[in-house]
Amino acid sequence: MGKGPWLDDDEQAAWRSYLLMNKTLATHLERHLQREFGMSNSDFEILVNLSESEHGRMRAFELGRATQWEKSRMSHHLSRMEKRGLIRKEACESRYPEIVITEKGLAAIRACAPAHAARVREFFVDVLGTDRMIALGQASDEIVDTIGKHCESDCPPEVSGLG
Amino acid sequence: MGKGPWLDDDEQAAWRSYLLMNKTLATHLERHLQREFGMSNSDFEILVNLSESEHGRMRAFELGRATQWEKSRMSHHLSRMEKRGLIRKEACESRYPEIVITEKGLAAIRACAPAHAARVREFFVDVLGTDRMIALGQASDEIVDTIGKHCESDCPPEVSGLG
DNA sequence: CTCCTTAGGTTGATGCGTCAACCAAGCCAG
DNA sequence: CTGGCTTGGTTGACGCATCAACCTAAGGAG
Repeated sequence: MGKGPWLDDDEQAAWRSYLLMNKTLATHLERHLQREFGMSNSDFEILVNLSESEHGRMRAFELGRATQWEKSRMSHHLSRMEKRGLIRKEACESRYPEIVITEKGLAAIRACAPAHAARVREFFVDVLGTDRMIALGQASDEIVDTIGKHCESDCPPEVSGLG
Repeated sequence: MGKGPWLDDDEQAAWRSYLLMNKTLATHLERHLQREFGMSNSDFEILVNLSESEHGRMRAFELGRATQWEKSRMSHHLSRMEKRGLIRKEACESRYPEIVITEKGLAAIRACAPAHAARVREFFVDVLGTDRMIALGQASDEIVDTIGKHCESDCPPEVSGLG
C-alpha cells in the first residue's frame, strides 16, 4: 500500500525502537509486580508517594499533583484501594478527607519495592550505564518542558470566554 | 515515613524523569489523535500496519506479531474497528479471515498521519536532535534485547511439563 | 483411525481510565 | 444576602486491556 513518508527512515527507526522499548519495559515491570505481589503500577505509585510523605498521609489533590493523574481517576482508584485495605480515607479538621496508608499498604510496598528496584536497575540503570542514563534523564526533562510550553500557549488553562 | 533507599539519587532522578516524559508524551499524542481525529493510538497502530502491508490486508496473527498485542486484545479491538467501519474481516482460501483496511480506514489514517508525524517530530526528533535520537534508539534496542534474553531463560515459552 | 497437542481465534468477566456531569463548600462582587 | 465562580472531590457510563476458558481445524504419534 501507500507507504506514507511520514518520518524519514532514521526517525522512524528510532521512534519505533523507543516505542517498543517502552511497551516492553512497562509490560515486564507491571507483570512482575502483578504476579508476584498482586499490585498494579498504579497501586505502586500511590503507595510510594504516601510512604514517602511525612506521616504516611496526604490529601487526594496532593497525590494528584505528584502523579499527574486526573482527579476522577484518583477518586476511583483510591476507592478500590480502600476496598482492598491498602489505604484509608480519614476525616480531619479540613473539609476533605486525608488519604492514609494502612499497615497492610505499608507492608505491601515494603515487600515489593526491593524487587521492583532491582528490575529497574537490571533493565534500565545497568543497561544504559551512568552516562547514558543521566543523558536520558536530561533529554526527558527537555521533552517534558517542551510539551509543557507548547500546552501553555496552546490551551491556556480553560480561560478563554470570560470577558 | 520510611524513605526506602531503593535506588540511589541519580538513578531515581533519571528513572522518574523518564517515566514522566513517557507519560507526558504518550498522553499528549493520544489526546490529539483522539480529539482531532477520533482515533486512539491502538486504532492508529493497526491502520498503520495494514496500510503499509502489500494490499492493505493481513492475517490477525501477523498484526499480532507486528504490534506485540495479545490475541484476545487483537480480537476485541478488531471487532470494534469493524463495527466502526475502519476495517473488514474477509473470508479467504485459508480457514482464517483476512483483515482488510476499508476506504474509510484508509481515509482516516491518511488524514491523521501527517499531524501525528509532525508532533512526533516536534517533541521527539527535534528536541533530541539527530545524535541523541539515534543513541536513544540504540539504547532502546539494547533494553529490549536484555529483557528478551532474560525472559528466554526465565520463562521458556510454555514448555516445561511435557515429559 | 484415534488420541493428543498445537495454533489461530473468539468470548465473557472483571478491573481500569476517561469523560462529562454533578455536588458541596468557600469566596468575592454587587 | 444573592448570584456566580472556583476548588476539591464523587459518580455513572462507556470503551479498552487482561485473563481464563473455550472452540475448531490441522498435524503427529501410536
